[in-house]
Amino acid sequence: MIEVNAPVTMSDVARAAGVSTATVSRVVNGHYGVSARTVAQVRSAIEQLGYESSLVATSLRRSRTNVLGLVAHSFQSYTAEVLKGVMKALSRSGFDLIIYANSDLYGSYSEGWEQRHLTRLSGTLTDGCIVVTPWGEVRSRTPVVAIDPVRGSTAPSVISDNLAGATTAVEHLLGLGHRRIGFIAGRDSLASAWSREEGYRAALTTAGVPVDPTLIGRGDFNPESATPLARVLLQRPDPPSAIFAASDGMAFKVLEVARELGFSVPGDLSVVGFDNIPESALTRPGLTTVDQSMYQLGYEAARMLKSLVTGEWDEPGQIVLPTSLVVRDSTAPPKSAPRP
Amino acid sequence: MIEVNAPVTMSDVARAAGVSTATVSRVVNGHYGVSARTVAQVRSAIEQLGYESSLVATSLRRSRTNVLGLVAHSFQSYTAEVLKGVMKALSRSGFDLIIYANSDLYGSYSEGWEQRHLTRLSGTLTDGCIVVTPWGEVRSRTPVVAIDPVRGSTAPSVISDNLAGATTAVEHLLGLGHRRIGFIAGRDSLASAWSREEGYRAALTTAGVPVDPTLIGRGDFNPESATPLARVLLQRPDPPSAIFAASDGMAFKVLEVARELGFSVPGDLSVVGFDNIPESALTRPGLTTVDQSMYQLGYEAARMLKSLVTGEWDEPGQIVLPTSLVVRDSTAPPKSAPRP
DNA sequence: ACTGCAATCGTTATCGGTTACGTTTCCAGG
DNA sequence: CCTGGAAACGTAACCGATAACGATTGCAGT
Repeated sequence: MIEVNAPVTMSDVARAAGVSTATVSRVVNGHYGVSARTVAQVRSAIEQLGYESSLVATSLRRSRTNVLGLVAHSFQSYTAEVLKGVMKALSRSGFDLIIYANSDLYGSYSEGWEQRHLTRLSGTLTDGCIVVTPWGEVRSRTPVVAIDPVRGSTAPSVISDNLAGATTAVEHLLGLGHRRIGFIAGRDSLASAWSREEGYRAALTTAGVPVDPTLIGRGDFNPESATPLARVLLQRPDPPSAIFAASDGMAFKVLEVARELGFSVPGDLSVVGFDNIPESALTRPGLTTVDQSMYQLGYEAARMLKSLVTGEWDEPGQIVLPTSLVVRDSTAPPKSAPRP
Repeated sequence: MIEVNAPVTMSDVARAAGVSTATVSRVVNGHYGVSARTVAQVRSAIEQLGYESSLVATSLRRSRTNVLGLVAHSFQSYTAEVLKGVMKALSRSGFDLIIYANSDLYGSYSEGWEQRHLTRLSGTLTDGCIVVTPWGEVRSRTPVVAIDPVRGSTAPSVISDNLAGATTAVEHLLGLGHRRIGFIAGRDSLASAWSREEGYRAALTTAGVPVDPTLIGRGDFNPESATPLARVLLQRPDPPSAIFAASDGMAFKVLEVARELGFSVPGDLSVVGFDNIPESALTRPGLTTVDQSMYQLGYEAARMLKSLVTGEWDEPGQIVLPTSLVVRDSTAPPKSAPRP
């Protein structure tokens, strides 16, 4: 009814109800020490003015806000899937979620983004945070759970069984008869990248295939980083018959380069990815990849964070989730299979 | 080096640099009136202590924060796609993004969620907000852009051409020979739901097929809402030969019910959805649906909000994006096609 | 009537920054 | 030497809310 364009604050309510802001605060927070009559008056004033407490002001003064935070570098399919899991875990838990994402994706600003965002939020706004694929260790006043933490981190985290996943992927290629298998690695500060490379090496070694360092390209999980690496691998006089990329995004770039250079997939080249993002099933050919449930990663991370915040912490500090191979159309026996 | 676990505040920096907090603030914000020597001292203190300004405290005092907000009710594929577009539009724009999502998905709390979230954020935290599929009109101190606004809203918004999309979808079914076409509507407070129903009616009328009200089920875009409606339609003695659902999520539930009741799709029943969420291509059979670029919706909404915030507003208040029909495997001619 | 204890409510310090305003310093010009 | 004014910096009010604390009131017990 009333022309309200300015935000209505607690003192507006107090004035309207004829009480002090302290009383309004008590009513809002359901604290003890307010008569029923006053409560009714304040409630009615709140209703009438359409008052809603300012998250900012509240969090500045209070220690607990019942809001959890999530910081992510960019916002691609991976993060989106994680988010769904996080929201599921938080559903009806009393915790709201704030996601902070910065817009300056690349460039110098990015260095240390997670610490920057974390400090901004965890100053007061959130009771705890989830950090997705950080670049380094972070410190924070409030609990932090990392999804896909940095290598060697002992902080609470959730991660997929990358070693097993990568091993299975390469074993699949070996089983098809491939012997020259290229690898495009991820950002090596991440534990996941490290494990995936380990899996690659382990599978080869177990099969008695020597690891050829020149078949390993060093990417950073960013799709774009894979393009020049794939080009180098495929323009060799003796290109590999298969390439295992440490992420689906990079695998797609391998497919792109292969198409460019006239390789047919899976005829001339088999490609395996890692992640199983939704797009992997849509491309032609469908991408053979290692499924890690990003949804589950988010779900578990949120559960862990919740229990850290409420202090009912009783699980191991690091949760490892299983992976599984999804065979689609991008892999096949090599043309010159040793033993068909 | 130093054991810092407590958050480092501006006064910590001030103490370390031997100046007042006012001076630190001036240095941080690059204001005039600080000698080069002092600037250097403060900078060094900031560096050493790892100080990062608190978003909360800053926003409380300041009007401009360079942070845009997005509030969404739940967090499914639709929202995730929108988010990717938003992030793209904001990339390197100087604006960061805060997403606020509440965890109480259903129940009485939900009523008016968008206003609640908006007030909490827009109090001070954000310079403007995007609201995804609101339940009602919202008021805010700062600019608001709605994605898929409520019916009759004249506020800035971005929406798909739902009328054309729905019309095309039903024309597709008519073209296959279907005459008894069921419809499962969306939440009717939304402009999109309204237009999709209009498209359904218009296509039928144009083709000279009378609209049978008993073939229309009233859902709310929530997948679960479609289950009982589909059951009713398909358990009739004279079930429709095709069902057009106003969202993919609801269409999936139709497929589920159809399977339950022994209908083969598309043999006994054709199904068309709306949205073209990523999952639609993955299901068996692939879902024929109307593609609306949720990515584009997000992208345009963010662009619009940016220009509203910076005051360079010069575009129409409502942006309408095109839709297109994606034919997959869930539609076919009816068994008893009038004229094959 | 006086004391003691709850219940109720207002006052005020505080959170971490920003900024209007006042004060000090310093140097140029008269 | 004195004055004026700008530059540099500190002081304190303020943003909106919370909570420790103090003040007031009502009422039972003596």
